[in-house]
Amino acid sequence: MSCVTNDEVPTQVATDSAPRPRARRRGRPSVPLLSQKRITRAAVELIGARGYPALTMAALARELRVAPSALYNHVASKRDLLRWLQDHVNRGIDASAFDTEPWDVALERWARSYRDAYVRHAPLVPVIAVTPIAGSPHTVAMYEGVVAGLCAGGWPEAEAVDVVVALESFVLGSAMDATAPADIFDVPDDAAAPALARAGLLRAGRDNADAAFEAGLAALVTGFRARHPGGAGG
Amino acid sequence: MSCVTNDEVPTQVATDSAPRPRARRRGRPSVPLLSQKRITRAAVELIGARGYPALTMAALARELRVAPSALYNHVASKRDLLRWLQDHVNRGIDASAFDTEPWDVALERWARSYRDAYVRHAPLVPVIAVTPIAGSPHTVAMYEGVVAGLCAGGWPEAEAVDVVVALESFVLGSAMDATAPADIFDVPDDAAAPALARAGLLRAGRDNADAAFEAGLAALVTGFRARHPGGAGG
DNA sequence: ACCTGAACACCGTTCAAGT
DNA sequence: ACCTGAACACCGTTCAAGT
Repeated sequence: MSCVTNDEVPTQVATDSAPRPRARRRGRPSVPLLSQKRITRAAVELIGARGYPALTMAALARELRVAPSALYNHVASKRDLLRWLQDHVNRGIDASAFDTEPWDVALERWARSYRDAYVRHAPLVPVIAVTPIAGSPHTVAMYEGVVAGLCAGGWPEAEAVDVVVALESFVLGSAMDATAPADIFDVPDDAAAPALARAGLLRAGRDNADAAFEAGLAALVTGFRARHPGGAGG
Repeated sequence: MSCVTNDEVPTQVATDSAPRPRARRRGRPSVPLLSQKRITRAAVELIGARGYPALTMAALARELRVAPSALYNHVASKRDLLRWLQDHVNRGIDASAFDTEPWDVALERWARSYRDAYVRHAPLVPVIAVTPIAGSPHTVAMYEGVVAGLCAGGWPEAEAVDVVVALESFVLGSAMDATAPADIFDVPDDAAAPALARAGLLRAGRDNADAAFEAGLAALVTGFRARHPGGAGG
C-alpha cells in the first residue's frame, strides 16, 4: 500500500483514454528482446494459430512486439527462419524405435512419426529437400540415430543412406499428398476416364491419403527386407 | 507491291531513330493477342531460359509484349497458370508402357519418366499435390492410362489408386530430393554423428539422388508385386 | 550489439477507360 | 471481349540513426 517502488505508473497504464499500443525508446535495449529460441517459438505459435500464409516477417515481428527490421539482427532471411522451423519440427519426430526394435519395425514407426509431423508443416517440405542438415542439430541427431540403427541391423553404411533418402522422399511426398482435397481424383465425365471414375466411386468416403501411405510404406519395407544383406528375403 | 492493304506501316517500323519499344492502340485488338496456349508456351520458355524465380506475371507479360494486367483476361491467378504448366509437363510423361508391358515393368518406366519430368519443374511439385486433376486433360488421360493398365494387370480398382498415389508420392519426393545440393548430408564434426560421417565419405562423388531413387523404386515395386492378388509374391 | 523508423524494389491483382 | 495505364495492398530486406 504505502510502498515507494515504481509500480504506480506501469507501462500498461495509459495517461489518458487514447490507445497507446507500444512505447519503447529508440536505442538498443539493455537486455536483448529477441533470440533464435524466441523467434522460433513465436513463428510456431503464429503458424499454429493462423497457418503458413500468415507467417510474414511483419506479422512475426508484430507477435514479438518488435519492428520487422529487428528480426534481421538475428536471422539472415526468411529462408533461414524456415530452416530453424524445420529443425524444430524434426525435434518432434520419434526415431527412438531404432534403439529397441528390429530395423524394419523401427523404419515403419519412424516413417509414420515423420509424416505426421510434416502433414501440419507441408510448406516446409520444399525447404527440407534442399537444405543441408549441418546447421540443424536436431536434424543431424535424427539422421544419425536412423543410420546407426540401420547399420546395427546389418545394412552397409552407404546403402543405409539410400534407404533413408528413399523413405524420406516417400514420406515427404505423402505429407504433401495428405494436404490435398479428398476429391482430387474426381473426374467430371466418366466416358473419358472410365477406370478412374469407377475407382473414384469405390474410394469415396475413405481416407485415401492414409490408405495410400500405408500401402506404400508396407511395400517399401517389404522390398527393403528382400534386399537386406542378411535378410530372409530374396 | 502496289496493293492497298494496311502493310505499308507495320508495327515494327519506327518513324525515326528514337527507340520505341512498342506501340499499340489502347483498345481491344481485332484479333486476341493472348490465349492459354500462348501464355503457357511463353511461361515454359521463360522458365527454361531463366528458371522459376524469373516467372513473374510482369516478366511473363513482357515476354508476350503485353501489359501485366492483360494476362488476367485469360488466367484467373498465378496459381492457375501453374496448373496449366502442370498439365503441360504431365503431357511429356511417358505412360505408354502400360499398353504393352506387364504392370510392374510399366510402373517402373512410368515412375522414371515422371521423375525426370519434375526434376526440371520441382517448384510445381507443391502445386500438384493439392490440385484436383479435373481441369487438366492431359493429367486425367495419364492417370486413366495408368489405372486402366494396373486393372488390366489384375489389380482391383480401389487398390490400384493406392498404388498410383503411393508411387506418385515417392516420385515427387524424389524429384525434390534430386534438386538438393550433393553435400546435403555432410556433417562438420564427426564425433556427433559418426555413422553419418562414415556414410558421407563412402558416398562422396556418387549420384546419391539417383541411387536412392532407384533403390526406393525397386523396393516399392518388389513390395507391390508381393501384395498383388494374382502375383507370385507372398 | 540490437533496437526503431523510413525507406526500397519488388510482387500479384484490380479496375476504369478505351476500342 | 480484350487490351492499356494507373493504381493498391502487400512482401522481404536494407540502412542510417539512436543507445
